[in-house]
Amino acid sequence: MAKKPDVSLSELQIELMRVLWRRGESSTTEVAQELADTRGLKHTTVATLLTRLEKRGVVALRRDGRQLWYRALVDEADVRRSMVADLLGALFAGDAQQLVAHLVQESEIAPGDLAKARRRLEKGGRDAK
Amino acid sequence: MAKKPDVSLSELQIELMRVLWRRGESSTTEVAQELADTRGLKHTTVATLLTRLEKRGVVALRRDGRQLWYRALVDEADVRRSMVADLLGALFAGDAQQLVAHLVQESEIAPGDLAKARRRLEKGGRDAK
DNA sequence: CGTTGTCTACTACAACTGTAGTACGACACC
DNA sequence: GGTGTCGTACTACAGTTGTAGTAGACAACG
Repeated sequence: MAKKPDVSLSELQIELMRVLWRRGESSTTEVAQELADTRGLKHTTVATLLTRLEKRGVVALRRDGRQLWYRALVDEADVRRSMVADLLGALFAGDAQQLVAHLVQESEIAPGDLAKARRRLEKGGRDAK
Repeated sequence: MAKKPDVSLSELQIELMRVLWRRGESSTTEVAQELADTRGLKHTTVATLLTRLEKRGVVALRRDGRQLWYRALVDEADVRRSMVADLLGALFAGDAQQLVAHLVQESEIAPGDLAKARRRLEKGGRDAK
């Protein structure tokens, strides 16, 4: 079982991935178009970024004529897992309860919402969307 | 009210800071000693790292004879705030409840512990250590 | 004093990131 | 068929990070 080891991505890289997650396999042009709109990035910049992600193995490349099509090889949950674990390790001694405490103390979330989240999760289990 | 804007640090930088947080103002040698033990870093490496942190404004420098003494200008809570907020923004649409849900789903924390954390926090308020 | 050791300052260098320009090949349109 | 257009490939370059070597200043020992 070869796993997705380290999928720590920068904010920008995540935004690229988000496009692929949303649209599924997409051509450079399609991704570039979105990033041009949202961030004013040039087509070539996005192409470079995609190439690098492919080199890193987080997206797959398919060639169709002149066009390159990219498909995500990791999903958002993978990235979340990886990056949350990193943060937990670096700043909370790996203890998720401390992170929750932090969220409450910093008013990122109200104590009552914890109960709410718990209820939702205990009941729904999978897929509480 | 000039605030601590962006205090996103790498794992290694955090480890440096952790030494300063624990010991208070420390000389390069003292910090280097700890990092040599825990990570096998050379004295000069640590010196370079400290210099850069000073340049970035996260530590203060005091000169005493030949020695340099460093003191943290941000505390761990600052760094946590900053980095958790970044993660939240990049991967959870800024929604802490989603992060909590993630923690539970990924078994980083048990649902029951949410209730525990909540009780602890609601009662103790500040400083539940 | 001269030799040694200790610290800091400066330089180096590779990897990764953000950003993009240029060159080149294929296509489409007159 | 020539000419512009489009997309990819390659190159570039500055900033950050991890890692450390070297040189120079000063102190300490004998």
